[in-house]
Amino acid sequence: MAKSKGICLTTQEIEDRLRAANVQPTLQRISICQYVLCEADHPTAEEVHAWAEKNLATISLATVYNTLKTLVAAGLLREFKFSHSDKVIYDNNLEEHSHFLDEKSGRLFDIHKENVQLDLDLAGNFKVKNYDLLIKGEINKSNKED
Amino acid sequence: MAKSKGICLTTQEIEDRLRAANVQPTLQRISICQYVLCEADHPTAEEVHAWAEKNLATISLATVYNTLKTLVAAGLLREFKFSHSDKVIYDNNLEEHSHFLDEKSGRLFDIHKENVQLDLDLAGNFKVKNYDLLIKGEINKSNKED
DNA sequence: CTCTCATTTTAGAATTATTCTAATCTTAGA
DNA sequence: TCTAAGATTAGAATAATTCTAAAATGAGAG
Repeated sequence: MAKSKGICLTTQEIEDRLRAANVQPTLQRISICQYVLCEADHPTAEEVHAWAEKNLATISLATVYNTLKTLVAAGLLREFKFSHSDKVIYDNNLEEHSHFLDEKSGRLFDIHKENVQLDLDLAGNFKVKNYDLLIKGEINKSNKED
Repeated sequence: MAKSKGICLTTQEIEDRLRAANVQPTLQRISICQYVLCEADHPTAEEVHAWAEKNLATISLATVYNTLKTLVAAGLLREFKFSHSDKVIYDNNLEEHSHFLDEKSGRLFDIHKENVQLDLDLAGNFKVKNYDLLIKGEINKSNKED
């Protein structure tokens, strides 16, 4: 949904979003937002750091982690951890959704809530709040976005 | 299904299972099986190690990891990793199933395949093989097994 | 403007779960 | 009873992430 290439948010828009979320818009944070909110597709902290090193004179790994954590806490970004990898991945899709893992490429795809119907038949004392779903398989045709 | 308390398998039965799976039945492996195949409920490697230290004169952490890996490779045990924890958990339920996480206690419950109906409406090029599902919520009444 | 104090950033150390290494011990079978 | 393959071990190594404490930055008061 918020996934597209190129400039999906101007620097000004990012600053506004940060301020609206009570996050001081520093150079590092704005840059990282440019990547994680627009360009990136389910990046890991490592990938964010690699990108940031190319796009900023200097950035420390700690700042990358700090910033990602801040963005998640501010509700501007979500984090997921799946069983196929040890790394946390970040997702700018703030809606409730699931994921599809293409086991060939290792790539993740967002699966919209509307396309998933889950019916549970659990004992009455199980009160369900939400769920994490990772669908695994393969993608046949070329469905690339980048 | 294979979850019960006390002796669900005799030493002899464990030895037979190990041999049938082409796993040399050593003292350490038999002991660990006693725990992970019978007594334990979704243990972590750490918990297996703690139990093993109480029940064996000596056991190294490396052996615990080696043994768990061996059992998983032999198809006698399954391993899962969920987003709420950094640790791998082991499960003696070999059937296809999902899990419920009681967020109050942190405890996991197996959810049988029959109680989960998942309908996906994905584009034709998405070929689904299987899925990982963690249902999160709370358990109200006392539903303890131990 | 500029001073000050809270906030951010930073490099590197620490932590946690797990895997690796290489030496030693066991054991099944010739 | 020997031997070689396999198992166990202590401790080092790894990988992702978090912590620490010092240095840099920035927003607002005056």
